[in-house]
Amino acid sequence: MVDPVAVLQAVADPVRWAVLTMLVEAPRCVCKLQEQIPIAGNLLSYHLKVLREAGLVTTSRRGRWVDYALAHDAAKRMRAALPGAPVAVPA
Amino acid sequence: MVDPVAVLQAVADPVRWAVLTMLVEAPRCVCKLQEQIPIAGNLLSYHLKVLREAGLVTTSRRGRWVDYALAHDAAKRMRAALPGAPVAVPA
DNA sequence: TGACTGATACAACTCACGTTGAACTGAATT
DNA sequence: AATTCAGTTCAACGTGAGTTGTATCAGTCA
Repeated sequence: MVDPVAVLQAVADPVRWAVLTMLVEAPRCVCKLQEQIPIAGNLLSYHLKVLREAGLVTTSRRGRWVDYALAHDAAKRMRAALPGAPVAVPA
Repeated sequence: MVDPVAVLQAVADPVRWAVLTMLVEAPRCVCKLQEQIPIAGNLLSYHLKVLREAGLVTTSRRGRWVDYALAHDAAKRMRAALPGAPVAVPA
């Protein structure tokens, strides 16, 4: 389990917030993300790495392209990271 | 309306996260917060200022003491700041 | 008034984060 | 093999957020 603050720190950046917002709709390859977020490719790659390490996104290679998708529990973990969120209680 | 990322940036700090978590339960004066969060008083004051400017907390003076409380819409605004949250729809 | 307490404001410093540019990997094409 | 495309990694840099110390403000009591 990742520190709640660490999750929030990963989300609390304009670039990463934009990436997550795009991925909420559907998975996309890096090149599609880059069309919407006009920054250098390597910089985008850095932010994607931060999201990966926070466990918020997952990747899969498809030929030349790399697809990014929201982790299955990303939404839940972001909500759970907010102060006052009920402590994680397994069903 | 404040930028969603700005709200998250305010929350994404260990000290401020701890403060908010305490205020979720009940309002407290700065001195009570300080008992639980062992940092210099002026530093705590700085973080409280950040939370104030993000509109997440409100203050009221009571004699020598200043009480901090969660803003009435703080929880809602934090949830709404997460990527993928439904866009604000006024009632 | 003066001393004391709770809290805030200001200025200086430090270090981590975001940015940049170049080098590198892995896959497809010719 | 050589080239091109998609994406990552590395090293270096600069700025800004968090920290520290000092000064100041506001309120209470003697």
